[in-house]
Amino acid sequence: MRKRRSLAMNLDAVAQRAGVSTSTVSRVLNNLEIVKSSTRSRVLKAAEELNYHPNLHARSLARGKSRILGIIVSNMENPFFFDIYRTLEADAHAQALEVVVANTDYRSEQLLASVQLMIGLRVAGLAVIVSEMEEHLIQTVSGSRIPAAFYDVGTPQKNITNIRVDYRKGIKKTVSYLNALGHKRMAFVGHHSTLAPISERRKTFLESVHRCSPGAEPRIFAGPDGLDGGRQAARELLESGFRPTAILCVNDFMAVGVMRELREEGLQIPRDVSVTGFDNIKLAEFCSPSLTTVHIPREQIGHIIFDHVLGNSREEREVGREIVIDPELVVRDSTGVAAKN
Amino acid sequence: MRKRRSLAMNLDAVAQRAGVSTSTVSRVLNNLEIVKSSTRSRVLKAAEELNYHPNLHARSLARGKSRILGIIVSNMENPFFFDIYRTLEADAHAQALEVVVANTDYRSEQLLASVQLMIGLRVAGLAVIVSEMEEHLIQTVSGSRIPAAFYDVGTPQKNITNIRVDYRKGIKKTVSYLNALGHKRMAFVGHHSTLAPISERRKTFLESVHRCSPGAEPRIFAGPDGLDGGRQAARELLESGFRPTAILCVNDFMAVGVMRELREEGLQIPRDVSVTGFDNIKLAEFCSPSLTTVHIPREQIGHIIFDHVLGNSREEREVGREIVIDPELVVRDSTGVAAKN
DNA sequence: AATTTTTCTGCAAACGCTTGCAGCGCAGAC
DNA sequence: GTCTGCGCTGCAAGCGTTTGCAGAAAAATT
Repeated sequence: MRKRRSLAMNLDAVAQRAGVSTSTVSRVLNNLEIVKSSTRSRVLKAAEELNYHPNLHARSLARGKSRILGIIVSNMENPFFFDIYRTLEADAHAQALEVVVANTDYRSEQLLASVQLMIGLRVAGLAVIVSEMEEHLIQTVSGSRIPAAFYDVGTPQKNITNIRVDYRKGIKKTVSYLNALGHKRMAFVGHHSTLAPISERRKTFLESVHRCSPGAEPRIFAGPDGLDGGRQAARELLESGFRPTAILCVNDFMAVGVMRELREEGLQIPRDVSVTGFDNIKLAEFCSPSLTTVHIPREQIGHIIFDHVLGNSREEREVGREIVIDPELVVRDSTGVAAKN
Repeated sequence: MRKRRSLAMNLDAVAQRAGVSTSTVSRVLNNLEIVKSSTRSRVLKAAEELNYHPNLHARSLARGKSRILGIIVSNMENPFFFDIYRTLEADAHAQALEVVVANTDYRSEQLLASVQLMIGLRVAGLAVIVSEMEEHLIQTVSGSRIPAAFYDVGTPQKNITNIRVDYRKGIKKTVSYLNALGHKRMAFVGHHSTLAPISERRKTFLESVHRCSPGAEPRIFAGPDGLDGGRQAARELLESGFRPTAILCVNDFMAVGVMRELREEGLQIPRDVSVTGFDNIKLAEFCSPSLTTVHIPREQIGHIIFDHVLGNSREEREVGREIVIDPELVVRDSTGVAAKN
């Protein structure tokens, strides 16, 4: 690979056309104010005419770091993740940072690939919003020295902030609300990744039901995260013969799928069966009937993550803490007093 | 900046630890099979121990190109865009390509920034799925020589393939279907960006209505793309006093918002008013009532885009064509015979 | 054993940019 | 006229890879 005279557009081409050195062009393009304004405009003109676009890889390499915020989520299709992403993106753009998102689809090998990608990109900061993560991978991120924030997984480290939502509290509120309405036979619909032994929502559900009505026999069902998954879980539930008066869903997205299937089977909500979700996504308000759910402040979470990872004031960017968020119950039309039968 | 002995992890560190040169390390990491297997494992061990991750910027720079597929969409929140993105991502990952997405939010300055980003990243291919694009920007992409595919905007160029959906046909099918059910007073709900003079769906709507029922007075309403936007447009529609028997929406996402508002106002669907969408997103099947809509084969579109931009067989990757897709009407429960009043 | 062939490895240039430092030209001070 | 200071600009090293080429080591051939 000797003397390959590049035909690609680069600083040199612009420099030649403007009759200056590459250093000067670089300074102009980076808005360094030390360039004489006549030179400056000559350079800008040349760049314009050549339709020049700086090579960001070269730039990152030279600078030793990139101006990119990395985001890893489990399922962008679920509005819960999208909302956090949206907030992060807005915050990032406000500081002229670019954003790279990766979707793991709940697959751990994809999570691994995504983490490698982010480290390889030498992102300026990393937000990881996934359901589960192996300790090994957490250590990899930790060892990369990239300021990071994890949502709901792992524990704080020197360069990692941890954000958790107090799911216990959310589930407890829901169960005791339903209990007050007379519900005894309840079911929980989760998605596969919440079936792992450590799943907090599921565990808390069982505990809460046991405490509220010792005689009850709560049941658990699951499908993949999504509208279809909810529907599928509901079908299994119905086919099992179990007839709960209330169904708690792990999130709103699946709850919409659950409601669809119940409706299909001629069950009225909430007359025959009450349904609750979790997250309070926009859709919860727009489906029919509108969904009783637990609000998780996704915007707030997004802002917190951003500030802790890339915030510009020193005290904001105190990576390495744990932050817990309290959820609130939002009552709408999908829940009512328990059917009597 | 003289002799800054880098403390960052790089090929050199791995090379030293393994007692080989950087070239060898590079070859091992790129799976070049010419390395002796004993050396190979020494290198892998060293890399592992040092928790080494190759710097992708340096790699792209050295290779002269990146293995990244760039995707630009108007609104990732709208499942229509997400579905195309998902397909593209899957195809890309299948070929070990990474994906970078950018969301323009229908803002043209954001579109500009996104295009610059993609060019700056020297992406291997670019998919642009946005509603509108200035000729100038199209030329910029064209001039970048990056193989690209545009959905529904611009015309084919040497390095740009164009994919269009025959919206006229879709709208016509819808209007004549509604007409057959006796609907005369119809409204169209669009989003702001479809209000541009060239908006095909809106124009075809007007034409079709005029042809089917010359005496009718079709009306147009709009809000931002999204659930809220649909709802807002429906509110304006109702407040205007206009009482259509059918409402055609520019897409399913907005239709769900429209239905929500109609329900709120005590109108029954489809008894009092019929509603149709466009796209046939998953949600159309899950909302209540399920939505009559026009199916756009998003997966197919995703695959076509990918193949034309980065497909590996020569004949697949024939950039620079125009491809037109035919949509189908899907009848569900949100439409019925026109109310008599 | 000498020679040829085949493997494998290392050298060093190149990718396109940033940036510390040195230097140039010119205005004002002496 | 010489010197100082200042405002701009250019030189060249360095960022972490890849890769053509050449050379060393090992294997095969004679």
